[in-house]
Amino acid sequence: MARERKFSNEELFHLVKKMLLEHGYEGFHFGLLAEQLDVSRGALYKYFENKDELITDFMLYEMQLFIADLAQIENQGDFEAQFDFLMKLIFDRGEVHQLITVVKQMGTSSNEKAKQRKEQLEKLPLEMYRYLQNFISLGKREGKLKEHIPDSVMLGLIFQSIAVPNHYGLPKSVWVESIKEIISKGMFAHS
Amino acid sequence: MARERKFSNEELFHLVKKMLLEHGYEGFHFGLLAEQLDVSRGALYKYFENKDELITDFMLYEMQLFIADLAQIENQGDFEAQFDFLMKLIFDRGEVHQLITVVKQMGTSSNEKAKQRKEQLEKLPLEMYRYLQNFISLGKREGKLKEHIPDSVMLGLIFQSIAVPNHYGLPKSVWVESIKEIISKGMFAHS
DNA sequence: ATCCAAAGTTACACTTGTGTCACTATAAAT
DNA sequence: ATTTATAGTGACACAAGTGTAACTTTGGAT
Repeated sequence: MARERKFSNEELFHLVKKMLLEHGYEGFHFGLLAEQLDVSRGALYKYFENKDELITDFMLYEMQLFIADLAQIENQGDFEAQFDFLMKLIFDRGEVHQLITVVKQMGTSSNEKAKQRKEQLEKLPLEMYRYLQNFISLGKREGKLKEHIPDSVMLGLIFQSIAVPNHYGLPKSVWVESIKEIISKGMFAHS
Repeated sequence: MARERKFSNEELFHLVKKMLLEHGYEGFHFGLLAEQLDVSRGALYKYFENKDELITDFMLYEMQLFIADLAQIENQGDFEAQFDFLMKLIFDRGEVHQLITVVKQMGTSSNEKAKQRKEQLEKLPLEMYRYLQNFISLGKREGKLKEHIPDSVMLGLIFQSIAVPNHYGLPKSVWVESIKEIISKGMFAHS
């Protein structure tokens, strides 16, 4: 009943992610995206009213994927297994954290719809944290995690660790295992 | 022998920092800066050929200040004192790490002078790391730090920790002390 | 007082991105 | 084959940022 589309939403969102990570919010624009999709710029306006709506749509899509993966944490058995799962997840899907910082760069939208979505979006990281509190609670209940350290600091540090630069090109396994060891047992000897 | 300047370099760099942190590399522009300095846009071109030169100049200035502070680490006595000093420094001057990510967003300059400075600039974080290796070496020599964890991972994690978000508005002291404890002794109980 | 060098202003030509709209193209239903 | 809904195009008017250069302002030196 209609013409065939030249690109899928997945393709589009994949490119959006790439560009946002490379150029940041202000460096992202329709012309570049259209070019890479091999489509005219005007076509994009068939699907998104403007840049802010495109980006919020993308972020919601991306976060939902991530949260869906994260949900698997509950099938991992005991606390140690959940810890390993979580660390693997955030190292495999590390862009999410960086993308969250992009949202903060979004200007105050004039558009009413975009404004609502942006508010919705800004709550997502906090929702994710809340989601993870089950994991932390389990750890504390099982006596595996220190009681006196606030949950939010633990989660914050875990998530932040994905952004640790690997300048010297250490093998990924060494790098990830080192970070896991520091987070769990610290970098001080015989503590 | 000349007219009085309407703004100092310090004022200018202070605003540049603020804007880069708020808007990122691509969101920074001369018009905004000129407005806040209460000066015409054209006047800025008296001091900087273009945006890239301004930003690289700023970054060199900023990094030099930071490195000057960092140099004090050698006067702090034993390893524990140096650790405390370093953590305090990066929590007080945390923007530096975020600014480094801005450099990565800088386009490949057409200008030859700017290109040279950018190369110089991209080496600075690595130089800083090298600077800090004395600290790590001391820790390992004194038997205070685990031998088997690579220096770069330890330093990376320490620096990255400043970006841990304090969403829930914990008192700064609680927040910083918690992070210090995790980094030094881990978040696992009775490890 | 007048000169002149550095500071600042303003207008101009250029470039890049935005959002819209009338238009054409195409696949499927009738 | 004709219709029709949706996909895509291209040109337009607009907005915002860039870099330049001729011009004015100002304050100390002569």
